Amino acid sequence: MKTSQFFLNTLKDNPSDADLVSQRLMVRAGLIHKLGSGLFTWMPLGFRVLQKVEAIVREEMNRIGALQIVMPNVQPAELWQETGRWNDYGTELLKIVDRHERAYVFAPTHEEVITHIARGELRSYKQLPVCFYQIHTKFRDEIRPRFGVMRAREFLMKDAYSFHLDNASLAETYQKMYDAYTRIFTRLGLDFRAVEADTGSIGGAVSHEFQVIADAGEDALVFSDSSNYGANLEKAEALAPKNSPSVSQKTKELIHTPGKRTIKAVCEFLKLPETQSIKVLLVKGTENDMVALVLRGDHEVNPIKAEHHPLIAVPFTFADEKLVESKVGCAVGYLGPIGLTEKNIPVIVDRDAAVLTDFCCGANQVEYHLVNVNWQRDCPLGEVFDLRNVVTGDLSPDGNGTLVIKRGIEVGHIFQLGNKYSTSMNATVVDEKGQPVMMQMGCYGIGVSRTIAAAIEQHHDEHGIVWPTAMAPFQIALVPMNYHKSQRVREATDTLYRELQEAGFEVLLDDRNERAGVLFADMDLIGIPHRLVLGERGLDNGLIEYKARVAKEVQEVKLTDLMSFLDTILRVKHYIE
RNA sequence: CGGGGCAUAGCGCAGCCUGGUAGCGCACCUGCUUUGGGAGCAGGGUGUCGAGAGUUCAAAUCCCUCUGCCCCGACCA
Repeated sequence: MKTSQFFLNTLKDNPSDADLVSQRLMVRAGLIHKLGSGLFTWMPLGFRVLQKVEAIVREEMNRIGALQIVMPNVQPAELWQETGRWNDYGTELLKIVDRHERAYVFAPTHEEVITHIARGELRSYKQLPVCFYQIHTKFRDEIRPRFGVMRAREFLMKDAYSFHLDNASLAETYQKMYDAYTRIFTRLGLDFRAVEADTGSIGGAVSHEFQVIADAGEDALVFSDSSNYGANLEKAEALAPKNSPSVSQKTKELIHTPGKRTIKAVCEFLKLPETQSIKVLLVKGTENDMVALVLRGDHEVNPIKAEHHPLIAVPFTFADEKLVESKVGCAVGYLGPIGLTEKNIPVIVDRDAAVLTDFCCGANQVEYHLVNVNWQRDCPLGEVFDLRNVVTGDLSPDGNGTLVIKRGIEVGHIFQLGNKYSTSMNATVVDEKGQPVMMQMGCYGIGVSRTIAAAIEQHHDEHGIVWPTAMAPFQIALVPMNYHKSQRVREATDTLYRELQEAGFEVLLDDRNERAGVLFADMDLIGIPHRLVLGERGLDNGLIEYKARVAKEVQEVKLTDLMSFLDTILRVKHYIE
């Protein structure tokens, strides 16, 4: 490809509305063009990158036997009413009406349609397991689209759905997907980790997220510093404390703490470490109007974990403050665990709060706190449950090492769905005995467009994008000096351009009549991994200049050795199982 | 949805307070010079000042309504 025949539209200025490096660079390099909030056109250069990622995803899906299809994005409302998601999905679901006033959705995901297909097309256990996938746009009416294609409303996704007779088969395909995802992100050249994830409202037992490690990531990830343990913050556990409270030698004491409503203020006032305090959160319950959650003062509640407790209402919601005051008799800020059970407020205690001795807490009395409080002696313990977010330095739940927290960008997510959709949509096959069996399902997504933004977050420098080889829109930038003035250079360049193309390299010849600086700057900005510069000086000596985008220094290569040189550094590295 | 802000050339912005010729930088087009890291000179404006209604002799500017976009927060697979 020659730049004169391509559409290279680079900008010097940063777009005013870009918050992330990747977003700025994608606009400046001319990869994308914004149409509206969360809506983007992929311009020719960006589309080439998109196709690179798609091709790798497709290869790896095909390798594990998944079958590509394309499903409609406009889907009848009836299917969504059948699973209940017409109402449950919330405002992210874009509903549309056609000229006959019939209701449709613009699909944010395709479980309904694929399950509809499966119940119609799959009849016998002999057809199972089977896995379909598509690479297609989705629309989610995000409350706040941001970060360019990272959190867009319309975006490109690979979604796969598998169908099984039993859970063992589902687990087998799930593992194949896990391995395929690992190969995909490895081939793409990304620094990523698979972490355990909460399955949330989608249900099912097992789920992993594939996360690209980047400071700009929206997700907090937890890893052990000395084992393979990894989970997102919602899911991550710490090792439960093994000790139990020691026997107290101190007497409980009521202390006047005027205006001290926060843990920080109370502990400073009492000259106690926050680790020696507890806090009480009152939240809405399922059976009671409120439930008390007790955590150590320095810890933070994890709403997702709390929602797993049957007494705690979903979604996690704090109890109304007025109700708290009328029922407990004091304002939030002076709450403590003593006497709550008697007021018909169940008490659920985090594991780390349950092992404290001589702690301080609110007295359930305005402007008073208690010190040297002890479980059992002063207050029944209540149920012990894991309620908190882990923090850096906690012990890894597998007993190996301590936990560290990093940021990540979620680029893939795999679920063992089980029979949630097959049940609500009655998708069965007959087994060996001719009996109908509800199919088990898995679903597996990759955010294709988001992956590209994630790659840039991870691979850029002050000059622009530094594409991992597998994603680059072109492999080689051929930059001639004085192409339009020097016939020698032009002829040598054109010859080399042909040879490179014939050798199978994707080469971008920058034949624009611009100054060298412009050519260099643009080739750096758009991140082509390898650059060849041909000028009269070099031709005199039979040399060409090579520079890797990642390298600081250039090197001279003999023109006669060029092909074998390129062959060595550019040899396509096929992933080896 | 709550709070805040913005909307003027393809992009980034000034002009608005105090009403009176539509501006700047980049980009773009023409010519000359230049040519190994975002060149210089000269010329060129490609605009429904987001939309509608209003005040006024006169509105980018003042008033009202609407729309779009951005930021913070809450929401969410």
